[in-house]
Amino acid sequence: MTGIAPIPSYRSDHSEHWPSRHLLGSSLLRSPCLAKGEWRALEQAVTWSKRFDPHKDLISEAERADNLLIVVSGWAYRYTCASDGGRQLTALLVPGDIANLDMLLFEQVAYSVRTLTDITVVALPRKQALALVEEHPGIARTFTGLAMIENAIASKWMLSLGRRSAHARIAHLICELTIRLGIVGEADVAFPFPLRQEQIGDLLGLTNIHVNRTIQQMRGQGLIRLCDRTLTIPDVASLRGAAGFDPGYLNLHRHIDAAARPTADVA
Amino acid sequence: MTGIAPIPSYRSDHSEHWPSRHLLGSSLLRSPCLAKGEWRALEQAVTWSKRFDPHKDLISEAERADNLLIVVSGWAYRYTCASDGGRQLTALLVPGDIANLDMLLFEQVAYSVRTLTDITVVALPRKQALALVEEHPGIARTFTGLAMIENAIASKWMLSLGRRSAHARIAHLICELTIRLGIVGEADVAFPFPLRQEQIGDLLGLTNIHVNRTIQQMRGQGLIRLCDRTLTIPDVASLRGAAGFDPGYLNLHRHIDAAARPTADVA
DNA sequence: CGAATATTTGAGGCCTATCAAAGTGAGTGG
DNA sequence: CCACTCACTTTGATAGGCCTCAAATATTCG
Repeated sequence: MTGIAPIPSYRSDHSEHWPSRHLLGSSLLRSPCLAKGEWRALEQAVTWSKRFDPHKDLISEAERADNLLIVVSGWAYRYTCASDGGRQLTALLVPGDIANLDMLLFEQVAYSVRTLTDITVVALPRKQALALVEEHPGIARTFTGLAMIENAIASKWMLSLGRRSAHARIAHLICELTIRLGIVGEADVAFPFPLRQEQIGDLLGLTNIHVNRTIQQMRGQGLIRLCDRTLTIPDVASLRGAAGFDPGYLNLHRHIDAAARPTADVA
Repeated sequence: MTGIAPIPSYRSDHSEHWPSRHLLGSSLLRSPCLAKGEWRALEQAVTWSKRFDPHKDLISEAERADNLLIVVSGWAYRYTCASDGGRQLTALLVPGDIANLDMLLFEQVAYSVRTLTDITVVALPRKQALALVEEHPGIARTFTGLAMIENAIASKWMLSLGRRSAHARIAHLICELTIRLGIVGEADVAFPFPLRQEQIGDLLGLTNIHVNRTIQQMRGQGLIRLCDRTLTIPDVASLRGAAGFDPGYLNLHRHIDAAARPTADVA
């Protein structure tokens, strides 16, 4: 327990951006290859649903867990630490993401997962998940697809970390999030943004101090506004320009023959 | 065609490090979940095997391809470019890797793949691959596992790009490669190393000039020697120390119940 | 051998890190 | 209700790692 109080704006009363769902919410696994019956099978395999405080480790490095953890509402992140103490976020987890997908096949993971906001998470026992994967091709394909999308996102992060300026890194991160959170609109888009500047730094390979200075500049340029944990984008197009952002890589609507999957048991 | 001739030391006469195989070589898919019958099914689904020159694009961004390309011998890499022209390698492909695994499920990819050495590649049509995945759980699990291992490697790359010094980045890259190539030994390990300094830079988020200076320093410290496209590691332990390297993340022998998979049709 | 490609060297400068400290805001307890 | 604390944000000054530009040397290959 870090003892840090939850951030009010991420409680369930702000449902417009990530509506809390009872169990497996509708957009939870955004995969188009899930037949309705498969989706129900998934839902029934879940053993528990739990709330966690912000800034609390859900999974610690080298820990063995027997559950896949699916984020239903709230944010979390994966991170790893270098031997000199430096920290790097390797994934941002928003509703619908699986915190430890690779625990489906591997005994240990080389990262930790920490909550960012008040969050509710659902547990899918590994054994059940393996059984589901064996029995339902759509579920198998969904998990595989999730791993591949994670890869695509990681590739773009690598491009940011390796070759983009602090400005472009921040801009790109924000653009990515608008897509992943399903935020639409061209002007004055606003949404809750729980990341601290230090966490942004650990995500983008910068120091919190430099993040601060860069954000101030971007504010001055009218690219973003960020106060009270709310991020607003006055002009999406110019932010994308600053980021060199093209949403294609997220493969949102590009699943191969999504419609060709057997959807026999549509409820 | 870049017109650059193949590097002699990567021809088949140097089989001690990546023995060229006829079709799908033994270590091709190193997955322990492949039953022998499944492995044979994979092999039979392959349509062609082809040689390519070094420095040639196998896959171009936004190109649609209908084949998964499996590396049998030689090296290649995935890369993406930023809008300002900067380039970032996002994966290094060695024998056994699949160049475009995500084309199994997605129509387009957001990267290009370029050969690094003389290379031979095998093609697995997407349709066949999807059929195999549907029919053979072990193949499905193998592909999923490959995606997850790619993720684990990408996570470590992010840590390098974001938080490690040029020294540690180079050291870590080399340590990773020794494991992935199956190179063993503690002292005076040597193996062919086709990466140019500029490519190392594009991989590690550095300029070729800085890579050069750093490598010279590391040479001076006795950490590595690199000449004639051959890399030798005088002392593996101290290189790992400089890198903060722990091989665990590659999940080499950690597959869940590898033995529990149905191996009924063992030839 | 000559053209093209890599590696190496040098000088100068910018981006970002580091160190230090003040300002801000929310929650706590008296 | 107000001091108090803790965490986060902001500001300043300094420095260092890495980049940029430029050119010489070495290597590869036709």
